Amino acid sequence: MREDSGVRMNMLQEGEEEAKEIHKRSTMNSPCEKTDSKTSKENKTENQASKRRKVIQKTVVTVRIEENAGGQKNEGPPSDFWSWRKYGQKPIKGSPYPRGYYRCSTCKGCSARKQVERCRTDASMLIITYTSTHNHPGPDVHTNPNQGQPILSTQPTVEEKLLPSTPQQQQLEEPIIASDEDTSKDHLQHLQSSHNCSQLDIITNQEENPSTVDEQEKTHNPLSFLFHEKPLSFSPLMTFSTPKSEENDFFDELEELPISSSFTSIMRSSSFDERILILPS
DNA sequence: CGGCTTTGACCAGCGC
DNA sequence: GCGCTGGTCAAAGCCG
Repeated sequence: MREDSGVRMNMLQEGEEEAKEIHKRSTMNSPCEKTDSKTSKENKTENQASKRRKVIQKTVVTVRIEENAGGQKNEGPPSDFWSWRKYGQKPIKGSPYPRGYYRCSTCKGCSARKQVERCRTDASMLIITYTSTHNHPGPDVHTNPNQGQPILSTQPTVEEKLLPSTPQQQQLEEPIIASDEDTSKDHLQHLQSSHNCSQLDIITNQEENPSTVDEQEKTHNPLSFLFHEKPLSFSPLMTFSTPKSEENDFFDELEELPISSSFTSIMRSSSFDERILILPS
C-alpha cells in the first residue's frame, strides 16, 4: 500500500576542511595499496585527528529493509555495488539500535565510509549515511556482483545531473528556502501519492566557500561515488515507492536531516536523480 | 588462508 | 575543566 518503501538522500557538506582532511588521508594512502588501518601510531593519530563529528559531506539515505534485501540480512548494509567492510558498531544514544560503521573494502585505502543504523521509530527503515568518497573507480557494474539486483543502466551520471538540461533540473539547482517546509510537505504527500517510483532526496548544503566546494564537487563529490562512479548503486533502492505522511513523521524524527522544502523539488521529479543544492542563506 | 565481523578500548569534539 | 558521546582502531574469532 502506501508504504512500499522510500529512499531519500540528503547530502550535507558540513565543512570543506574535513573533506580536505579525508582527502589528504586518502591520498596519503595511495589507492589500492595495502595501508589499511593497521599502521603506525603516526597514521593512527592522523586518522583520529579527523575522526570528527563534523563530518564533511554526508549523504543520508533511508531505505526500507525489506525492499533493500537483495539477499542481505536486515541489519546489513544496503546492497550497492561497492563492497563494504564493517569496522565498528556503537550503540547510539536515543536509539534502540546500534549504528554500524562500514568502510569501502573494494579498494584498500579508499576513504569512503558509511554508517548504517535503523530508524528508531521504524525498525524497518535503514538510515545510511555515506561520508567521504571513493578514491578509486567503481566496480564494473555490468558484471553485477550484486546478486540478482536489477541494473538500471539508464541512470545518468552525476555530470549529467549537474546539467540543468531541463527546467525541472534547473529548479533543482536553485537554492531552497526552508520556510517553505509546510508547503513542501504538502507537495511531498501529494507527489508521493502520485508517483510509485522511488524518490531520492539529495540535499547539498554548501557552507561558506561555494567555490571550493564546487571544486570539491568536481573531484570528490560524495554523490559522484553514488551516481557517477557507480550510478547503479541505488538501483536496488530505486525500485521503491515512498510512504506518505508516515515518512514525514519519520523524517521529523531525523533532526539532522534538513528535509525542508528541498523535498518539494525532489518530488517534482519522479525520477530518482534529484539533486538539490542548498546554498548558504 | 584471506577476508570479514565482533567487540572493547582509545581518542577527540562538544556541551555544560 | 570535566563528562558524555560519537567515531575509529585493532585484536581476536569466525567463516568460506
